[in-house]
This record gives sequence, C-alpha cells and structure tokens, in this order.
Amino acid sequence: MPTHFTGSRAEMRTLDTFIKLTRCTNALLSRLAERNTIGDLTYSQFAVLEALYHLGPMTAGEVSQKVLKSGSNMTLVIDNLERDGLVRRERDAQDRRVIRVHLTEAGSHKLEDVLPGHIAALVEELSVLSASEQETLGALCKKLGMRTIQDRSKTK
Amino acid sequence: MPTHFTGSRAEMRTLDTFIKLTRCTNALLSRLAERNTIGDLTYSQFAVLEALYHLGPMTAGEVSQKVLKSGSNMTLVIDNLERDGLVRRERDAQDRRVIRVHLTEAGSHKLEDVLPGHIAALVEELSVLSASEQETLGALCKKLGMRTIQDRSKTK
DNA sequence: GTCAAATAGTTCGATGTCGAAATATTACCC
DNA sequence: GGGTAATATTTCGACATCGAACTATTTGAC
Repeated sequence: MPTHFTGSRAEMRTLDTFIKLTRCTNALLSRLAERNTIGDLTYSQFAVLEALYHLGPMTAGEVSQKVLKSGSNMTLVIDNLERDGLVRRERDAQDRRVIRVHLTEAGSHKLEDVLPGHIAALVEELSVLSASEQETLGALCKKLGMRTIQDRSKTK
Repeated sequence: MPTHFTGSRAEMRTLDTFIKLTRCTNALLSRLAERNTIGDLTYSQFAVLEALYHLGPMTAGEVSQKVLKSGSNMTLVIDNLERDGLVRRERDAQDRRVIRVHLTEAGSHKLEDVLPGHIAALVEELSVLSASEQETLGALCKKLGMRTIQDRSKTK
C-alpha cells in the first residue's frame, strides 16, 4: 500500500515486511472464511468453543484470556453462543461473582462437526510452504510476537 | 489455544505455525495501538488517509480495494472521516454514480503529524528481527499470502 | 429509443471489538 | 463488624466489519 513512500533503507524494509505480514494474515483468514470451514459459527465463537472443548469449563475471564479478547467482548460472544444453545453459564456457588462457562452437548457436537474440516483446510492452505519453511515462519513470528517492553535487544 | 490438540505431525506443525502467525500479527498491532502512534485516528481511518495521501484522490470503490475492506465498510469509515473534516466527497460530473474521495488540508496535516512517529514505532518494533530475518519473514508471508490472489483470479 | 443488466454507492441488521462506567460480590483492614 | 479495596462480569457508546438488499445512474442489446 505505501508503495509511494520514500524513506531510509531500514524504513522501507520494515514497512515492506509489516505490509506482507499483515496482508498474509488477512488473506489467510479471509480464505478460511470463504471456505466456510466452521459452518455457521463466527471465528470468535469457534475460538471460544475450541478453548472450552480442549481445556474444559472456564470462567468468563479465563475464556477472554485464552482467546486474547476483552472481557466485555466475551460477554457478547458468550451471549450469542448461549442463545444458540452451544454453551451455558453457571454461577459459582462459592464465589458468586464468578460465572463458569460450560460446553453443552450441542456445543461439543458442533465443534466435533467442524474441527476436522477446519484443520484439513488449514493444512491445505499452509501447504504452499514446506515443513521447514513453516518452521522458519513460526520461529520468526514467535520472536517478533514475544517482544515485550523490556526487550531492549537492539539487534540490527 | 489448541494446545491440547493431538493430530498427525503435519497437522501439529501447521496449527503451530498458524497460531504463531496470527498471534504475532495481533501482538504487533496491539502493541502499536498501545503506543498510540496514530493519535486519535482508528487504524481503518489511518489506512484510508494514507492511501489517499500516497496515491491521490480515489473513488470510494478504489479506496475499499486499496485497504482491502468491503464497500459498505468504507461508507462508514469515510462518513466518520468526513464528519471530522479530514476528507471530502465529490460527486463525479461525468458519471454521477461515482464519488471521489479527497484529502482535505486538515487530513493531509493530520497524516503528516502521525506518519513519522508511526513509522519510527514500526521500525523499533520490528528491530527484534535482523534485516535478513525481516526479509525472510516477508518472503514467506508473501508466498503464503499470494495464494489467495492467484486462487481468486483463477476462479473468477 | 426503450428497457434490462451492470455498476457505484448507501442502508440495514448482525456480529465483533474496545475502554470506561456500572453492578455485584468478596476480601481486607482496623 | 463496618467501611473500603479488589475482583468478576455486564452495560454502554463508539467504531469496524460483512453480506444482502436497496437506490441511483449508466450502458448495452434489441
């Protein structure tokens, strides 16, 4: 996009890398969306169901941490999942501030219905990269994603 | 998220790569958001202003293609930019279906205010990767992301 | 020339997303 | 034990995002 930007060599390289990274991620996600690999679920709903499926019942706050979204957002996503009968809320008896979110039978079945196809689609989409390319990409993304405030490593 | 998923070696590797890619992108974007590098603009608004700044006035449809968002979405983003006096719509005299979007003076100044800081922040964030690592990451992302375009042009 | 198809943009309804404020409950301190 | 701080969740307002339906305009076929 900033094809007409002019800057230092480092700036140009950084922008180029950033654009490719964000476009790649967007393209991959929209390709998966087009394939309709998760049925009538939204990606957010899928992420919540998957977390509950693999990790078991959790509080609303734990779900929001697992899927890296805000608490207020989780309220809505869980509302919609509950409306559709895929999860249920249960108030904790000991600490009545806490809501524990459970998968229903329908929720389990729904996830089991779509998960294999979703993974197959992912494998297919990423098959343009060889195994070692995937590992390299993963390692670089991890390095870039892990960066924290105190990471003052001035590598060039 | 699917930390407890068990599958074939290829499936595990694919999922691992996918998770790292999406988390890396999310982390990078939210770190930039935290830094407040684009002032009171939203990222969508920034993208539209940047496209207009570097490429000149465009129709609403062209803007939506440049920033890879839907037309209906562009209507809202441009509405808000127009409300804030950063762009203006001009109806084409020849073809009255067409709306051309122009940066205003205020819009240009706004972008010039935030762009250098935004680029500096990007350069700093990506500095955890060496120049050659950035190029490798860019190349892998391009390879993975390009597939969508090829597929679309084939199908369409 | 007229009417149907194509095109550009907007409107609408649903969902997602955030941060700030509100609510409810529990924990803590003296 | 009563008041305040901390914690968990929801509510609210704003913006983003999509696809489908709609409006206005132009183009094309006959």
